[in-house]
Amino acid sequence: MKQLRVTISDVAREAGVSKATVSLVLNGRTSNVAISEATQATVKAAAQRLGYTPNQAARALASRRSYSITMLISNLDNPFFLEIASAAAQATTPREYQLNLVDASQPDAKLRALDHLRGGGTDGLIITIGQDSTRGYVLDALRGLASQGMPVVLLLERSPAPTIPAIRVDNEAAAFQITNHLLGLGHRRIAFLSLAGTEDPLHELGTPVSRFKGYRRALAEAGVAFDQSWLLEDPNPTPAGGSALMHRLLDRSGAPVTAVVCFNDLMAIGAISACNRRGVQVPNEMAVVGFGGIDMGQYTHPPLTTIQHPRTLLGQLAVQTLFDLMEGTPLAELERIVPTELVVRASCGATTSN
Amino acid sequence: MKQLRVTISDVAREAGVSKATVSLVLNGRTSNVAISEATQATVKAAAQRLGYTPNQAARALASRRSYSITMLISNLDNPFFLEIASAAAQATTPREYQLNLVDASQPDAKLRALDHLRGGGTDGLIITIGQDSTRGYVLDALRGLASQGMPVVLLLERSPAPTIPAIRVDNEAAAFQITNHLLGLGHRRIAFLSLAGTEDPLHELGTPVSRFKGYRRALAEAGVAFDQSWLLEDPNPTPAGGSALMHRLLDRSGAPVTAVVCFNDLMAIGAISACNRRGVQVPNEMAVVGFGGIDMGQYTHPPLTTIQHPRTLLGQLAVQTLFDLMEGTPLAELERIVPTELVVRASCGATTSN
DNA sequence: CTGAAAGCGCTTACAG
DNA sequence: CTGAAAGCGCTTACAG
Repeated sequence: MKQLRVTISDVAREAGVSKATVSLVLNGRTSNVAISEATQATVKAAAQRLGYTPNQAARALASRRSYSITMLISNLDNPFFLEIASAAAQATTPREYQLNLVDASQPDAKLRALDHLRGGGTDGLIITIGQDSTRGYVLDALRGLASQGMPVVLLLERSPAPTIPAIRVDNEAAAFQITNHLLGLGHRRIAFLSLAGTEDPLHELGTPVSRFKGYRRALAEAGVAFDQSWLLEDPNPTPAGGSALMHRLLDRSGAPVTAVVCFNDLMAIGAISACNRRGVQVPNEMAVVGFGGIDMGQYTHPPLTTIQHPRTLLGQLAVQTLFDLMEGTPLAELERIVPTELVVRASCGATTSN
Repeated sequence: MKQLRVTISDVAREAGVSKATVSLVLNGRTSNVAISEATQATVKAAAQRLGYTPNQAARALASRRSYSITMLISNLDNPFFLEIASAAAQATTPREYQLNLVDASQPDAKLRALDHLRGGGTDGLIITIGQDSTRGYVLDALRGLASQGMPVVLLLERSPAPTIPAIRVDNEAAAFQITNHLLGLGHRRIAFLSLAGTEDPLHELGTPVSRFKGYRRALAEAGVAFDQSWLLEDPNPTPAGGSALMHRLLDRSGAPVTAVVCFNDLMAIGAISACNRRGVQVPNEMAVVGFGGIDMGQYTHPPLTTIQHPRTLLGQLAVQTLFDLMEGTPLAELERIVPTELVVRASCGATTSN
């Protein structure tokens, strides 16, 4: 079925030079090694004529680099991570590397990806899988890899080991800011729609906990006593999850909540949708805010107030940091914290238009 | 920086057997070759003790398989493609393969991915890059690959060559169906919000053209004369694109359109958002429908009527077909057309709730 | 300015 | 039931 593949030997023969020369020319190592223009042209022409494509495996085995990096993503269905991945892909293209995205929603896939790195199948790993990366067997595996000098960068979680740099945001401060914004608008009964396990001590370094803490601190500083019934949790950080929680909230009798801080934009979109379906006016009867700043937040009704994450910067920094690690450049800092921004749209009630 | 890697020789020495035996045991080739239980246990224990991970490049070079497949995606920001990719990832995990997603939004990245396949860096390719795959240099490259027996499956476009199977839907029929649905609700002035280049003969086999044709046919069969001003085009199949087109439509004076068929759900979401912002009631003053059936369509206000694509099936079939190709199984058919379904929600006006 | 040779770490017939 | 050996197709010092 397959044709005879054309190898570097074929090109060498065709061009009348050695394999070494072909390799040097085709890899552009001609500045340090100096090969005549004529020879270069001959080699390139021969390669072109034969339709030569280097065998990746052979190249990787000999050079000990795969010329690919991998980004592990917790869930391909979450646009927030993919908007960052898109930026990372843009940042990778100018280098002669390929960025591979791998879905980590299944445990098998996570472990396989780590083995892939250990086996040299990829030269570096950007991990964007949420709090799974900061506990359990994944954490153990990560520490093991890092101690062997494998380049691993963590995105959007805290650094779990002194050899694993992290690019992240200050979730506590951001949650404080957006909750404070709601308090400033006069809200006093503010719920927090979160991911299941927010109060689990096991997750104490995770994103949901940090956001919850910031929310709690804002309430406290405003002199508002937190009511345990204000924390609602769903296992899915999705519109479906947010919608379910909002329905639960609206079903409740008793002193009504007037605003909700959602764990992320997707949950906020679900929450807004639930209000719309039940005829609850957003923001007048219920203010809703999210986290992330995904594009879709501009198109909800009303548009979503959120904590905008610098997605392009996050993607670029992750790639940049990974290459620094791969090249052995000393890291300026273990954790790089990038700034977020409160973007006020109509869903919080601070503005009527937009 | 890197430690000495443990190789198969180390394991062989540790276990007191040959490299061949280690390879056989670790790859589970023990049924055909018969190796004693005792030896197997010894080998496995040794590998475990040493923390052995096979070198991917060496394995690939010797076995001529990379144990990875690649899915090229036109744009990581489009949830429609990623929901399918997610299904493809699920379908790949049970096999001992890794599915790599590659962003093809940049031309360089497309070509690089094709070279990667040619160079054996991946064993097969699922292409989901829209009409780019059915014309121009990409098409030439695809044909070249296919003629060399490289496994390539096209997703959601027509098969561009007799050796490249396609998994797709009947866009013409689906567009006919949804347009007909609007006609049945009494609409007579129905616009089509599309991608730039819909009428370009170069794209004649592409998805936008097929959908446009189905829309035209529905109008014709209902005795409605198409008005050229009803075709509006934007280069971006995004909420921003759909929003821009809806604003353009609403800015127009003259006999108003009462419904729009959008090229995809994202554009429809943008269109609905534009209506909401301008106080135009959806669906009463403007009915809006989309294509695709992305999750987000359930959370717009009002929820989106659309042509649901069987995303799980599409992902599974793409993976299945690719493995068939890789294993040399004869294909039942060059094009596999999977059924779509009209999902009626509130944005078309056929139902008030939901 | 370019070539010959070793070697990367596996898998795969082939023996026995 | 298991081992010795060739070979996959490159890159990389090392010579000259």
